[in-house]
Amino acid sequence: MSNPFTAQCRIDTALGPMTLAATRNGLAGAWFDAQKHHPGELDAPFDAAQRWLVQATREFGDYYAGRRQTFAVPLDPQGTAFQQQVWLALRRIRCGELQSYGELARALGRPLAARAVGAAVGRNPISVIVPCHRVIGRDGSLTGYAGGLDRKEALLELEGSLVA
Amino acid sequence: MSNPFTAQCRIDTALGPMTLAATRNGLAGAWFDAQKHHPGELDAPFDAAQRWLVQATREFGDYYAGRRQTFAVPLDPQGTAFQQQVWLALRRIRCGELQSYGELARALGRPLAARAVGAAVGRNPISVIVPCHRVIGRDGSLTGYAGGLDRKEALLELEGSLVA
DNA sequence: AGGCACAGGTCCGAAAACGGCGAGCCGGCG
DNA sequence: CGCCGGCTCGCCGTTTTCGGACCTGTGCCT
Repeated sequence: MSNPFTAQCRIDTALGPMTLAATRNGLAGAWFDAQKHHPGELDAPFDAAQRWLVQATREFGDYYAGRRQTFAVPLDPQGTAFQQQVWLALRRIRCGELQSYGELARALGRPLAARAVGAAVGRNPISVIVPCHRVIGRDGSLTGYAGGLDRKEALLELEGSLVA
Repeated sequence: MSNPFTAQCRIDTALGPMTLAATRNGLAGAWFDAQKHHPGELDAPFDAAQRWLVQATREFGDYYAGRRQTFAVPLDPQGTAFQQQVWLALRRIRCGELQSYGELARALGRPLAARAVGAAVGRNPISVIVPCHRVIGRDGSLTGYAGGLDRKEALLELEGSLVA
């Protein structure tokens, strides 16, 4: 099968290597290695989309160095309408803040869809930049992270959201 | 969460400031500051219950001045059935008398429930008026007081129950 | 269409922990 | 001996904790 991405690259970060992918409209994916729902190997030709990768790489470096809290690179994640809603809502959670799956569901006007939100959050293609790591269980537990719970913990630690 | 009290006030006594609370049926609580099981801040509207506070305040003044040994203000403490039994039994201990937790348990028909009685006594919401300070250990030790052991000692001294 | 898998949340009952106790036992002391 | 202090253990209502049952919406698969 062909995929919608027109450019990709690999970078190294403080939490391990990542794969970046972009369409001509913006960054479309950022996955840790061995992450769930990883799209697999991409055979992408070099073209205009390449520039988003360059920009994303630089911003990742700034973020892990503590010099940046919000990302500016344009995003173009691929997913269903509902997933787009969820991912958009995710971007409204500021650095250092936390939100529960249920709160997120209510914010979307679907108060009973907490579990569906959880599924959509788990399918988020752009790790870190779309901050799915800022969503935790009602009782404060971390519950899960496609890239590995230890990374979720590390990210929240970096953002000052964890006491321990 | 809302609380069952409909009026409250604060008064000064010989043993320090206290918070009084009342329902429409009578006085429901009288706590020393920083006392265990204190219900916390109450946001109570002014209404009919207020009159019990006025009466309780006057009677407290008389008690500490040595002009009064029994209280007349109607009481309405909130608690489980067992706790109500215990608190009722407490009111039968006259000023100047002492009773042990075990005796209290036997008086209730639960000869083995001495420890449970102790727990209920400790949760007594109406200090001084419901005389939980008149209950001591079998061996004569004061054992404990939610408002502070020094206050328990002072109250018993005032009532002439202590030799020292 | 229908079935199934989930990065959730709520409710309810069982189980364990927690006390403002009291009786019994044991070793140390005069 | 006899008293005293410290320890252990059984007692019982309440509170807290824990785990399973059940409901829930969406996306993917038959």
